[in-house]
Amino acid sequence: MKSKYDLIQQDIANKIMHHIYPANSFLPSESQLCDLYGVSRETIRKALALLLEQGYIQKIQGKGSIVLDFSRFTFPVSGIASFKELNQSEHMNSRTKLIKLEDMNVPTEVFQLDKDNLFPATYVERLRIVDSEPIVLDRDYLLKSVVTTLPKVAAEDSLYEYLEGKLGLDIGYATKMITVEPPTPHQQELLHVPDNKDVVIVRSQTYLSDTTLFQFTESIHRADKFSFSDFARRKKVKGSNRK
Amino acid sequence: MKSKYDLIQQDIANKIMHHIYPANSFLPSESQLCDLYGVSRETIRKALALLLEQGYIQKIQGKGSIVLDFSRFTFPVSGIASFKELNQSEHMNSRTKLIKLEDMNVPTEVFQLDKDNLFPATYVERLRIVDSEPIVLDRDYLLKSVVTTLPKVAAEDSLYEYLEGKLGLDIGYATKMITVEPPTPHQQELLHVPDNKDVVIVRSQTYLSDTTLFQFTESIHRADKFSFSDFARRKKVKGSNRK
DNA sequence: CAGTGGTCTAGACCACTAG
DNA sequence: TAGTGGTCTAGACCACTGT
Repeated sequence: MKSKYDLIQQDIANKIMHHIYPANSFLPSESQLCDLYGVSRETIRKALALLLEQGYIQKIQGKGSIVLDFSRFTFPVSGIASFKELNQSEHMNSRTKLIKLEDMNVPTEVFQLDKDNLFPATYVERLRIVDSEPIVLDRDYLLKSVVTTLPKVAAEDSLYEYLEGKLGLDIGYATKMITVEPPTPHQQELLHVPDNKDVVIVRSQTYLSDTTLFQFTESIHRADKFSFSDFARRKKVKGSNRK
Repeated sequence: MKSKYDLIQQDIANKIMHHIYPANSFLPSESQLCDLYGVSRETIRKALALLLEQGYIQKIQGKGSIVLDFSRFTFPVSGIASFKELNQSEHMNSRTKLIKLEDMNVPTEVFQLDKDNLFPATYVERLRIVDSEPIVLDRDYLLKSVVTTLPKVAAEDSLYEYLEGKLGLDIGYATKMITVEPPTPHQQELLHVPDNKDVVIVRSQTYLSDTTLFQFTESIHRADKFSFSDFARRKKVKGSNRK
């Protein structure tokens, strides 16, 4: 059940990644692409809009669409992707160790929640190990209101695979906040953090496509192993256009 | 020179921010919005697509578009916005101190550049001070090939205001990478970083809309003052759809 | 079933770039 | 001037949600 513009977008993205459309060259014009794929222009434009957003191309009015040359290096740590998905696309030698799996309310202070409003949840604590080095400690709170039970095997494998695949949940969007803080003794030990060194904490709240809040997460990263890449387009600030 | 869907997007965003469309309520349906603004449905859909991308709304097929309630808290540190723009929208008591302004090649090691390919540039070093506390040290390299001269006043005020306003440059997009590293003695002193504490470094390369590379930047943040917020939508990983 | 959003079309007109 | 991308339309059909 894929739309035409989705398939076209994937096809062009593949051709860019395989250098069939080389970096710094122009894509065929929109009307040429219409003929190529046998679709109308607005459909082509939807595909190109996706490629633009993802940093594959840059459009220049009156000239054409240029292939940019870095989207394959700077893999998107922004966006919502699971650890397992990242691993597979980066073929790293990694594994996950389940530390804890129990019922617990979401801690109100950490996520700045109303103290009177409790969220019963399943708490999962997992250590991510790459090349025998502990890199990330993931602390997930899955709300009981959405996820009633969580099998141990699912927690050990991929949470998202279970949630999307087995439970059929449709994950929509998330808010994230990145800060740098001193680790707790527990975290310091698990991650082998040197004394007096801070850790990077990514806190997020994840929602389903129907806007139901269902997950709180704290990802504690060793600072020396942390890296976050992003591609951003300039947004004109409201009212600053004098044209 | 604004398009209809741009104006409609701004109008709806305003109504959301002023709670005329309250959080967790539905927007008028697309056909109602067509009548309201007197435009065709695809035009309305383009406006709604922008609101969706920016986290103002969530669309649910068969039901409607729900107003989300956090887009006004989590102001976008992602995206490309200048320090001055951020300040104005957050009304902070802040100022900028110009530390250095001189000609220099972009340092090849720091930005992982080819050693034989030199980029002559204007180097600007500025300290950002909020409530008399040094928060960020910005190190900008503006390529001579694009920006031939940089007046001292422009460096002291807003770089982007000068580049976009005075020079008429059209800034397109940027790549960013966030890491955590030990500060240099110079940085430690300027930012009042305690001994053995790391700093957060945001390195970026900025391009014009015509894909010309024109700026390298290092932003050195005091770790205890650093915070990065983001809104992200779930991207299905290629090939993982079994529907 | 009626109402919603999701996809797609064929064609129009405009703005910009280049020879 | 021809070719490019940017905007917009009116209408069609589909998929999904609720009653």
